[in-house]
Amino acid sequence: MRLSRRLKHQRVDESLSPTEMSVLGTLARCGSATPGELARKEHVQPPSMTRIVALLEAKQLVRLEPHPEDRRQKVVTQTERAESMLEESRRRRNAWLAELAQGLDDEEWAALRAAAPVLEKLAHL
Amino acid sequence: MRLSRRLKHQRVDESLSPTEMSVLGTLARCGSATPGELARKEHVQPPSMTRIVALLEAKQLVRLEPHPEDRRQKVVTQTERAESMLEESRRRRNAWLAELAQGLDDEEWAALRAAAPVLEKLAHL
DNA sequence: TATTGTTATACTCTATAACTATA
DNA sequence: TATAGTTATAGAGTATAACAATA
Repeated sequence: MRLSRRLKHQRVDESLSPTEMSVLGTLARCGSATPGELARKEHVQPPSMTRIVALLEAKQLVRLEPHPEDRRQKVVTQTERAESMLEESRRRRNAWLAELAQGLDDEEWAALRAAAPVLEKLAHL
Repeated sequence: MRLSRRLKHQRVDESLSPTEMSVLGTLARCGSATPGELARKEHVQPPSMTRIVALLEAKQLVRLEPHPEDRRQKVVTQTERAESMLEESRRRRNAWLAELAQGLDDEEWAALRAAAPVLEKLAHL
């Protein structure tokens, strides 16, 4: 929890919450999704996702379109603005990591790199 | 962030927040500390630590004593109740991990075990 | 005058319950 | 009747600003 709080502060974009970032990441991988799908993937309740999607739309990072087959649903898509923001995020994150890297040796970094995909898998299990 | 949300839900003790758990962990290692020291170690602002310590005291998990040399400060100490609670926590956490273990192979678990001390180090860097 | 801790207050993120619209 | 999404509301956790007591 200590580490996660520090990472929160070293946020790439101050204006985006961790979950908002995570939703953009999911959209980057999936192309598009409905709010319900996003809520399930992020392990968040539907009303929370409604709010998150509304915030992202206000920042012009996603677009909302009607679902082609089911008029109850909506389709959420990433905008170009979101893509370039993610690119900028990666740059800043790398800069922070480079700074932290001075405190770890090669073996320690290797341990983190090996664990990353396992954590990714756990998050989806 | 997805994983951390899931871990939050699989909390060992529903009545204790992640930061409260973390403070108890710190006290278990350090013996005792002032609220200010705890705030710095947990990377939380002093008013937040005031509230956390008050909650822990209400649950009889810590004791607050006057500082021997500086009458502005206080000394926070773990109670026996906290020790036995941490013990119970470990048991429950292990049960959950054992369940999750079915989804990972030996190599994947080894990767997590190797990364744990590095994350611990990063949290203190 | 600086530091430790507290009180008062507000903000962010999330949840549950109740509602609307469509299937 | 069931499902997708929303609105209204509440709660947890944290922060900043202003304050009290002590160094």
